[in-house]
Amino acid sequence: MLQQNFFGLYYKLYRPLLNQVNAKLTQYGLFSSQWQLMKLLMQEGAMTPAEIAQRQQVEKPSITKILQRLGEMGYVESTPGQDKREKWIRLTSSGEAVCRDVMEQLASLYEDLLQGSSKEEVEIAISVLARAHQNLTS
Amino acid sequence: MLQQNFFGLYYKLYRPLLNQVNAKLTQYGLFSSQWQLMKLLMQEGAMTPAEIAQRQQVEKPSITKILQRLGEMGYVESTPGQDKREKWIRLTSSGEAVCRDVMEQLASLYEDLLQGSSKEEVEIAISVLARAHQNLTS
DNA sequence: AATAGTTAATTAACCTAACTAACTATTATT
DNA sequence: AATAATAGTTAGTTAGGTTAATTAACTATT
Repeated sequence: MLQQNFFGLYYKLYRPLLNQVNAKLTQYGLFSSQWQLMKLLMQEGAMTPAEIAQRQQVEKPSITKILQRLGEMGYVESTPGQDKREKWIRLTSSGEAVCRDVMEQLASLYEDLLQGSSKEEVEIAISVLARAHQNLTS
Repeated sequence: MLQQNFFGLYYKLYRPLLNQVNAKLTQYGLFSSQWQLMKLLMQEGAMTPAEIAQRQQVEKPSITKILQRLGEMGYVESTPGQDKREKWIRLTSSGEAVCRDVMEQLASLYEDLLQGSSKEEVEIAISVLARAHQNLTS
């Protein structure tokens, strides 16, 4: 079964990968869900907690907690929207700096992991992942 | 950056996929780590908690807890090894039945997710994942 | 045979990261 | 104006991780 091989490997990779990523993140006092959120803000700019929750596919209270910690660490800040129920969340400059550092470190990890796969193969793998995501969320 | 695209998509897929898988599993009162463990036993046969821990890349106490719950649900059983420190864990027949059901349901989910990708593309994606896992754990 | 060191499994205490339910404040709808 | 819906928070729970410490059993060396 081709599908099961694919997703079997997908899962098999997950824990060891997470362990490696967490090892890099502890230098900055970050955990991986915090990092995921920072990365989202880095890539897409300021957004509200509700949008973050929807993007990350987790419930709003989970986001509230992560934002509280990131706020205490000085990595994010918020301003009220013109709709006064909303809060707009953005990275602070210190948050952006950390983000860049982490991205650099992870880039070299990722490069190592793709050693031995050609550019073309990786591109095909990307398209398969992208299509799976598309099929899942449409 | 090719690597970041690949791993960016890898992560992006993870939560929505987990949510779908968990939705299937709740019918059987299972959570995904419990399922991962059952699948391992189904595919590889009886083994000790220490080996499970090593295969899943988590610490032994985590496995102890999961096995306790699976035991309460009647999905696994254990017998002492000839080395009396060891416990050999295996699926019960009810555990095996549940495993087969879940596998069937997930197979159809996975098939849907790979719709639109050719056999060759999926094979290449598999090889990229396998190589990443290899690079990570060697 | 005794001792020292190692390994397998468990327990306890703690943490992260998720969840649901219920709440407040604000905005939108009827 | 009343009601419904939405954004965010709070409180409480749970799964599933962690480390540190404990017990029992095995191994090797004296």
